Amino acid sequence: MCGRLNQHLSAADIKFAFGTDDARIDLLTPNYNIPPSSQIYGVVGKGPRRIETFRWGLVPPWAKEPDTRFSMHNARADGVASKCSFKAPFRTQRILIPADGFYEWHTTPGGKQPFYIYRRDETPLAFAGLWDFNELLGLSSCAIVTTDANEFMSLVHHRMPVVLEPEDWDIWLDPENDDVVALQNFLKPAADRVLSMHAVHPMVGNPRNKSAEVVAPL
DNA sequence: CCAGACGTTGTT
DNA sequence: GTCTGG
DNA sequence: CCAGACGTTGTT
DNA sequence: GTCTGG
Repeated sequence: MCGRLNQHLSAADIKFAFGTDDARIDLLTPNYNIPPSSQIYGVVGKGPRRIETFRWGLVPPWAKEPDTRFSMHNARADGVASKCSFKAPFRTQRILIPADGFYEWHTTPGGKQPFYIYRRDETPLAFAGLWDFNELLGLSSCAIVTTDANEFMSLVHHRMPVVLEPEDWDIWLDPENDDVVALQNFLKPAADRVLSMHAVHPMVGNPRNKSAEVVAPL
């Protein structure tokens, strides 16, 4: 994980689910099939929370070009406190990335079967993320934190994104909070009952296919 | 000290 | 095989 | 993440 | 900018 998202929800949906203090009109086109390097919505700040847009794939401040070599769409939970590219963002630039769901490809000797994964309670997911800003490029970008799969997810994959529950959101988003030891304790696999999944058509593999058909159960 | 990397995924 | 584009 | 390209020249 | 490797 986690390399493909359904972030179809609107700015108004995000405002409803995350209590963002932001009534701006939609900045992005709803899309059921979003690959890395796309612009996506993120939620930042604490009282008030705000909606911002970010390139999915963190480009650090020292990168001199819009170069994909230094574009990281995932950040391992066990490395956020120590890795060069993540250490500073983990201390002061944490973000929630709202999503309707995400995709995993279950690889077997016979081939790959994509699955669509979403919350069982059908509320939006809130991924733990990190963001940074590159002044030279004028680019805000973000990464999704990953961890080991829980038992449920391990049916299809051995990694999963970190999903935060509403009671954790303020602590995660508080830019004043620099207790990295406590913060790292949030970066655990979700409880097994939180998520649900179903197989979907392989057409989701092509990110040009971005209509609702890609989430339809097979 | 300077030079060079800076990341994850999956697969073998 | 590996990189780029979506 | 997967899909698809992977290249240059000259001509319109 | 900051960390790791030499």
